[in-house]
Amino acid sequence: MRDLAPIAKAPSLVDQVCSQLAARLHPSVPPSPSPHSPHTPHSPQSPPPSRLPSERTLASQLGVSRSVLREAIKKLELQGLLEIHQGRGTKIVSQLQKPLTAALSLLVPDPSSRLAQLFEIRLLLEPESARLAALRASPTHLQKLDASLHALRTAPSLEAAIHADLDFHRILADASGNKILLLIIESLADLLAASHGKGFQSMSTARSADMHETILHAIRHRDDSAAETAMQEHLLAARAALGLPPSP
Amino acid sequence: MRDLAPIAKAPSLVDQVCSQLAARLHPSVPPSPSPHSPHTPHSPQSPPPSRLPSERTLASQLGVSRSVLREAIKKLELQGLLEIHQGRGTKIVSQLQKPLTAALSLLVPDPSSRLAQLFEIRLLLEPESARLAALRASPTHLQKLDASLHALRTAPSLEAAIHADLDFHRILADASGNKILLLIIESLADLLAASHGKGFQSMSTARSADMHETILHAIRHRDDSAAETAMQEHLLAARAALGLPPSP
DNA sequence: CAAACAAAAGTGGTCAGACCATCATTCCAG
DNA sequence: CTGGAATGATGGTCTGACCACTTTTGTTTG
Repeated sequence: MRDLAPIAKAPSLVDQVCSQLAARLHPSVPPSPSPHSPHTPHSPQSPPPSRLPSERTLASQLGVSRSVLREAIKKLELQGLLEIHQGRGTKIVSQLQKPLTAALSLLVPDPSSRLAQLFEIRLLLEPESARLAALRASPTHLQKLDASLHALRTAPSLEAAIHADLDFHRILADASGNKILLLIIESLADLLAASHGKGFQSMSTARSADMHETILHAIRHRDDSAAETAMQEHLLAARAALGLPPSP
Repeated sequence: MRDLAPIAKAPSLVDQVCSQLAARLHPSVPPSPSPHSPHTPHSPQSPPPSRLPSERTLASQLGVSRSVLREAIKKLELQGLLEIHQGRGTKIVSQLQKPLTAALSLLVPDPSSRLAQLFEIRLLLEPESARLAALRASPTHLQKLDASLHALRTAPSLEAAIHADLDFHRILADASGNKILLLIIESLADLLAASHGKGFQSMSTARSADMHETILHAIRHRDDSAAETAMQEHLLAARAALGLPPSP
């Protein structure tokens, strides 16, 4: 009868395993080139330990049954931290936007109205994303943006062009420094990509690249206001090209 | 060799069960009084069938093992469609913002910087939410907003005040008509609520209620511009009261 | 009779071991 | 050297049992 004040209920076994696994996952992903990097110095050809041991192995390591370990892994997969492939093992990834993407697909099943609502949100978030990027973008970000722009101009296929296009927006959101903003925009990008190739035409690659260049130019010169405006115009043009109605 | 064009892989059993359950969830209320209805015809007082049969029952109904059924249920729980309670059964709910909330908690573990980024996003989304609400709010929405305002003014405790406050914002987002906007704002509200009571002080209830009233007044008069501005000022004041830095 | 306690039933949580489906590798025949 | 057939490894599914928690029920007790 010692502990009565804290109504802390013991977390379920699955949750405990989840926490342990999550703790083992995070420290491996972040790009922290700390001088340590002491782990796994024995494997000369597995750059990122981006794979999880087999279920049976992990289960016995953690001292739980395979059922529990499986449920924990499934949970982490739903959260976008793992990718399970039958026969191939479980990879460690970092796609936290996946849960949001799934929820939005479920929330607005109709692709057309989903696209319309998507652009309403993009028009709110991305101009600010561009503005913040103009203020905060690092040299690395500028370099990546340039590479993305080049990839868009030289895209060999429509699919590649779409990928490069959305990548530009992702890098921009990353440069904004707001991680929540990044996550939401990444999710919107996922949904956009899923909508393409389903009868939805986008604007020409060349025109899109031009607008990206305008945005990038503004960011290079730290002109946050111009970047914001350019992004807004870009999105308005993209929405119009999709045949979607303007905002009220 | 018939189907070769669509590389549609057969979905796993768990996914199939997920789909079946999801289909059974949405139209949970709708009139599907199939002539069968063999189960529990003896309970005359269970108004909403907001509960799922037991795992063993469901598993045999769907013709799958309990393991598969469990994994499917867990998946739906993570998506915010179910709530599992040991010994009490599984309830049907609809909280699609839960996955996003979880992802954001994981993405920005530090409550302080999370709150800062949260307000950056709120300042982008909620003024537009208020603007759209001014254009689209139905009489029912106005009524709910009024009730929420009254609840805020007469809140007996700080906790109740916070709940009423966030509820106002939720109703507003609902009135905006953009479901994606609603989902994101609901998630932000969840995180806000979780942050309160952890050393974070908010502005006084009376002042908050006054600002809500200003917003509601603008919405009643369909003055979208005024509603947008009032919401922006409300959020700026709330952020300042929290001691957070202004946007760059 | 009513309230309090104890037993029973129902629920999700965990475990163990087995077998199936899919993928990667290895190895042998050509 | 190439191709495909065995082999191994991995995740997917099944079964049945037992544990932990909650609700209901039934009895006991005041």
